[in-house]
Amino acid sequence: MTRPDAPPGAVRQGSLREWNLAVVLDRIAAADRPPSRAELAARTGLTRATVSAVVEDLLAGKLVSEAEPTPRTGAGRPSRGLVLAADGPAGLGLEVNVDYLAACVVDLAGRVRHHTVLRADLRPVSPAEAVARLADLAAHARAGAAREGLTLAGAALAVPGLVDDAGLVRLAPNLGWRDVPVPALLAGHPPLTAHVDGVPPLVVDNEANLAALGELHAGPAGPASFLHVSGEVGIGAGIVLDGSLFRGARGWSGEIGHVPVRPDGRPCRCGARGCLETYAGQEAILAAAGLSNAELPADTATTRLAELAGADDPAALRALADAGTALGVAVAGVVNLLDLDTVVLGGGYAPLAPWLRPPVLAEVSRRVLTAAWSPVTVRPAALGGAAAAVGGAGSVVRRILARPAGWLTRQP
Amino acid sequence: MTRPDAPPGAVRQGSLREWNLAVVLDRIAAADRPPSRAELAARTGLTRATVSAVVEDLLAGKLVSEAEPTPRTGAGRPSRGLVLAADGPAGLGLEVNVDYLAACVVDLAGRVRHHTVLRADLRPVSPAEAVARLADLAAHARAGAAREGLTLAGAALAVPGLVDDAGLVRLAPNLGWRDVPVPALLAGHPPLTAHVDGVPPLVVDNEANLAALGELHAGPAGPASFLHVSGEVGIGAGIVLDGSLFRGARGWSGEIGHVPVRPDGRPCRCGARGCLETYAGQEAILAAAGLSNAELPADTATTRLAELAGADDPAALRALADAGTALGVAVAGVVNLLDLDTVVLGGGYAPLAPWLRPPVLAEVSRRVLTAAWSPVTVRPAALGGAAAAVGGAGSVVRRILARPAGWLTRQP
DNA sequence: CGCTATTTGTTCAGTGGTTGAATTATTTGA
DNA sequence: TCAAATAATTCAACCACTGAACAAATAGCG
Repeated sequence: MTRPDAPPGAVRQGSLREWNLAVVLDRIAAADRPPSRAELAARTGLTRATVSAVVEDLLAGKLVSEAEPTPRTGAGRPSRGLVLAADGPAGLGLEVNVDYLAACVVDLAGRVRHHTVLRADLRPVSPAEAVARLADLAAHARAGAAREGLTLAGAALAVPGLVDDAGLVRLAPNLGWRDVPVPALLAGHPPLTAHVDGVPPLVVDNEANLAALGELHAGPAGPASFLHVSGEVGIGAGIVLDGSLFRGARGWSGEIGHVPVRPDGRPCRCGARGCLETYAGQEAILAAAGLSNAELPADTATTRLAELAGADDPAALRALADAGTALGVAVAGVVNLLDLDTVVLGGGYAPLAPWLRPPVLAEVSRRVLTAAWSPVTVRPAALGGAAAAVGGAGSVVRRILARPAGWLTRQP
Repeated sequence: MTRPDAPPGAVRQGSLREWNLAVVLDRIAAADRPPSRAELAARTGLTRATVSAVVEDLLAGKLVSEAEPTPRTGAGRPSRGLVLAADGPAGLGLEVNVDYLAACVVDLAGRVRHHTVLRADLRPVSPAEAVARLADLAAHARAGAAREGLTLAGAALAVPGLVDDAGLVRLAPNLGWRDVPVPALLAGHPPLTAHVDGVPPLVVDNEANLAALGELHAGPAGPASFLHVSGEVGIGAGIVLDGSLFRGARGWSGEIGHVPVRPDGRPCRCGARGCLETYAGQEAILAAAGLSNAELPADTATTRLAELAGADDPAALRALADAGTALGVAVAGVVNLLDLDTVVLGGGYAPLAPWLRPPVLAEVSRRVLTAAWSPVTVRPAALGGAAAAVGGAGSVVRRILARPAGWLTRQP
């Protein structure tokens, strides 16, 4: 969100146009039906003349296009509706997870135009090999995008672990990665594009963060504040405040898996005791339900668990209730602290939501002070598997929408 | 931070100047010695011509003034340093708490120019009576400000409870207030000023929030992210992210007192079990230390406790260690989630920090995943009692610094 | 079918605010 | 005393927005 070049805060002459490009584009994106220039003028407070000029720039840069003429609506010259371009820039989303690789392409309007998931157990595979396979998948997606007339403007890679600013994966415990320099490993493979607007062509980010972003644009429109809890082998949370992802001082926010829920409870891999992960992590739930997880890939096991619960298996129900309670305790703490109105159960939790939701809700309404005034919504994620890939791709286009001038100036 | 008038996002011609006023003023405020116009130009990226014009506006509006000529530094025409005006607008900070009332005046530069604390047990007093006494204190502060040539630009009132946007105190349990319309009660008393820039003359806010803001500008300069924990009868937290206060979706963030630390533990007033407040609230600590708190005002009791601990009284030490551990568990959860690098112990915790800090630090370093890479600082608050009043007054001037145009246009 | 009312989108002179270069102001050092 | 150096101001040029007039395209009505 900062501008790398130009002294921060400096407002030159051209900043005005830069800003208004973003404002107008944002209104086009947020509208429920293609707005005319006149409507945009009314909504933004700019004059029609200015809007026309701004729109001309956006049309020239292939960020928006004119919609098909709509059926007559009344007297007067008919308006020409404006929509986000379906053949403009697009974002590439990539994901490495424990048991799959994924790639997808999302266009400016947020539509998923290409999506590939490759199931494979990545734990025994070296980081270099995993990245190489990912590059293949990316090349495939790239070709798909080209066939649809889309230009890839950047890529985001989701990894289940801690990532630093430079894209170095500091620690991804469930993949067994430590200090893996992903961008460097990708350097040998066909590059994406040059830097756009100071952002490198590939951004590496935490899987939970990007999944939360995916939820943001799959869910109801408009800025929202919510907590997206992603239950995989570890538990990650993405925090969306007022429509934008909160990353923390160093970009390592969201480690809800190690929030203490029972300070003297079960020992955790991290060295502490009573972390949420030891009560509501996939391994813990499966073990409590009597499913030894070593034999099955994680997602198969989750499906199996949902089946058992659906058949009213007592052990499964018990395991889910306990996990839900632990999760509810942690979530209640978060909501008390951040005053969020929505909690989304994502990742591995999504298919288990029917059983997890009631205990989570119970803890939250018991423990959240403000729940009496305004209730907290707990709902399953709208996006299915590989939400992080979609969210990552979405974050690329979101960046362009937020600062179209940066993209326009890169155009030949 | 939103603009009530004008369609949101619209950028008119004058916004440029408006913005640059803020940029230049911000640089003057942030500089460590009075910067010249030329320096400002270099740092902002604007031309000297523009800076001169902007500075002229700021001088005319009494927001900045020219510093005394400094001793010669080298060849060339000597520069005239610019400083924030010492006789411009100022903020009035007010605080109602369980055992005191406070008022203070903070000038643009952040200096406390007036400060009064009135000790009194406010619990048996009706809200209307409490507000009346507060109005007296405010009038006194107002006169003090006038004597120093300051103009009050607005006021902020800190209350230990939940406050809504309109200034209605929904619930202040320790004062025994419920649905108290403070601005309406103050209406009979001499008003402050008219609305400035769409903000009402008196803003009511949570005590913990404002105390955190006080810490923000008393602490090291520059944007920071930290958690300010304020241990009074209840426990409140102010969350500062990147130099600005995080208020949550409805403005009710920071209820750390009801974060669960022992889900099946002691019953809490709020109806739940195991809330932090029941382990690290003032009543809990004093009871554990063998001080029956009913007899003493809270702050006297805290002083007494510090004395006992200083004399190595075993019960006191034990009580503080336990409270610190509970606090550490809650704080560890927060830090895991938000990735903050600093935790400030404020309010009633500040004098107890020597004993609370070690157990808090121990829990945090045990339980925070990223503590290994970058340690978390735990320190006592820099500001003493009535920090919230100072923070509130500071928030008023901060608002002016952030949007000077709003103030300038209100000038006669 | 032609006329008017109506709404959209464009054109154009006017204006506010920034730019960049030239100019003036004020000091140090040779 | 004069050149060098740095600070601040002045001024024509320019960019982007404004407001009003104008052109374009349609519906409704006689």
